[in-house]
Amino acid sequence: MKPYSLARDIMAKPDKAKRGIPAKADFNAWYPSIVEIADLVDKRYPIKGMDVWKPYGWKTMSLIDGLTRDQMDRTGHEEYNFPLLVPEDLLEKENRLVSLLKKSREEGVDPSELRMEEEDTGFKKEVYWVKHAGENNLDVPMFLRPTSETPMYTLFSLWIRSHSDLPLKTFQIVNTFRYETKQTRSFIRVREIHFFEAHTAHKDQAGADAQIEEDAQIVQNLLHDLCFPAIVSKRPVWDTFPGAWFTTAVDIMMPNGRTLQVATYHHYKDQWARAFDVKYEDSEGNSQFCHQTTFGMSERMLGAVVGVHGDDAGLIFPPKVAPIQVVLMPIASHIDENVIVKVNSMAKDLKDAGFRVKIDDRDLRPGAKHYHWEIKGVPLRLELGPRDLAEDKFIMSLRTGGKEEFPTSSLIESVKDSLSLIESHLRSRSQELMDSKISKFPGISKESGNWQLLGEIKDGMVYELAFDGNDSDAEIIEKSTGLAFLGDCVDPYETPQPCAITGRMTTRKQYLARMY
RNA sequence: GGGCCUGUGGGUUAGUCUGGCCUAUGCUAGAUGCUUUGGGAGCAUUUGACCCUGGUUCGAAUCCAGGCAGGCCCA
Repeated sequence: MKPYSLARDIMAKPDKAKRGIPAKADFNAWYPSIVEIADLVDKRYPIKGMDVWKPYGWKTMSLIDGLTRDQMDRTGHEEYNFPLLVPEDLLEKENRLVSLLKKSREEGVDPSELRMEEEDTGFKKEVYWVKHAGENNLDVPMFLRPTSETPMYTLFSLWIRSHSDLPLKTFQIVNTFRYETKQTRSFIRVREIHFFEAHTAHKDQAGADAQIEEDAQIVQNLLHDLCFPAIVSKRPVWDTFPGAWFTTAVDIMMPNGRTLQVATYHHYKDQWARAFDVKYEDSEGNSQFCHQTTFGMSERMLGAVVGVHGDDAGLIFPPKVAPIQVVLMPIASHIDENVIVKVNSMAKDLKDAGFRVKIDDRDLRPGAKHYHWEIKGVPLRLELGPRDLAEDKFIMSLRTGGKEEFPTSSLIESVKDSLSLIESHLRSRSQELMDSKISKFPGISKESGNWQLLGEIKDGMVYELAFDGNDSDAEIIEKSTGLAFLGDCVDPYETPQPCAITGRMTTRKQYLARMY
């Protein structure tokens, strides 16, 4: 009898206390739980990697998209919406381009400097096909876009005729499809991807160069709004997007020490333009190929927001993308009917001032409401009861910690200040997280013909090193650490350091990480 | 590509090995009523499940086969 009831107490209480949220220290369990408990998605749709967006998750994603649209608007991009289906023959064009580039690259490089294994390029293996319609087989099969270079550039070649059509700056926010065979995770690895892609065409390389700079700035603006730092790297050649001259990627540090690629921008030079015949007539009447760029981001940005900022009590949304920024909780409103009147008028003032606000007048204990909105990551919780009414004040709790009283006369300013305080809390926390997960590479040396690491490679850490080797040197390091190169950091060393393999002095800073 | 594991109310879980004590257990969530409201209140009543299709058997949540769905590991 006794042991039984004891066991039940032990099992029941911690669960109840946290509503079944695993500790964040157990990130691999915490993440999938919290996305469902906080009601961002429903994973029960019976196709792997295709979650249902619930209103709270979709609203957050829409707010992130809104920030992106603001940036697009600021930089003169226009929004398009291309069809989901692409005819097979366009893929052939892309494949020809990719194999051509691969061939020329291999011809220009000493084969001993190349890595042994080369992944299959292109998207052939991971596209969904539409091969029949009704009872009939289609003459030309179609696939669901995995990204939109091919459909868009087909039209670009029709739209662009003269130099006055340039630059052409386009973007769209659409769903794309990739047949992932690996384990899927909400927002991080999915088969139907909520995708942002900007595609631009320019007169010359300088125009495309400038676009890449602009993309880099846009990403920094978004990272600032979302309150986390990132590692920005020029990807190694073997990890460059097919058809790109170079690829720059933005990686976020997740709490388990794996990095999440949330954005990429590619400089295509005129390589795609040649494959898709994207040309214009310059002012001298000569036909020229355009130089193109693309810039992609996805719902992974939301995955990073969830993963980086949340804690044991639930999500923490950065104020700029929180669907609800302030929740107002009337206390003991049955005792004094003026409570709800005052709460309503405060909510109206806040709304008029542009805040996203919700009144929680459910018939629940205040404690239950606090816990509920903590799980949902609402930045500010505001309480007002009969006592406050008498003293003309209210109580505000910050999701990042702390509870304070303010006079009602300073409502707008105190909410505004508290939201920006939360932003700075989140920024410093996420910076600390990233710093704590990066460590110096222990070094590697050749002992009697075998490469030996000079120190332990810990699970869940990212390693920084100076590296100036070639593909096969990189492969040695990747094989012995089990980690992957993120590429040349855009923020190199100020003074040259010896390369981990060749010993040559270099300012090239690189990171080794386990990537999602 | 190769291998392994799992499928029980909305979630979670017992039962499966060893077929019958199952009219399927607990927690949580939901509904209704009373009550209650400054950090997860209480009581009462109550809704709700054995993935699908076959097979074995007097009898299947339990054993077998296939399907579907999900998860994990290795290349």
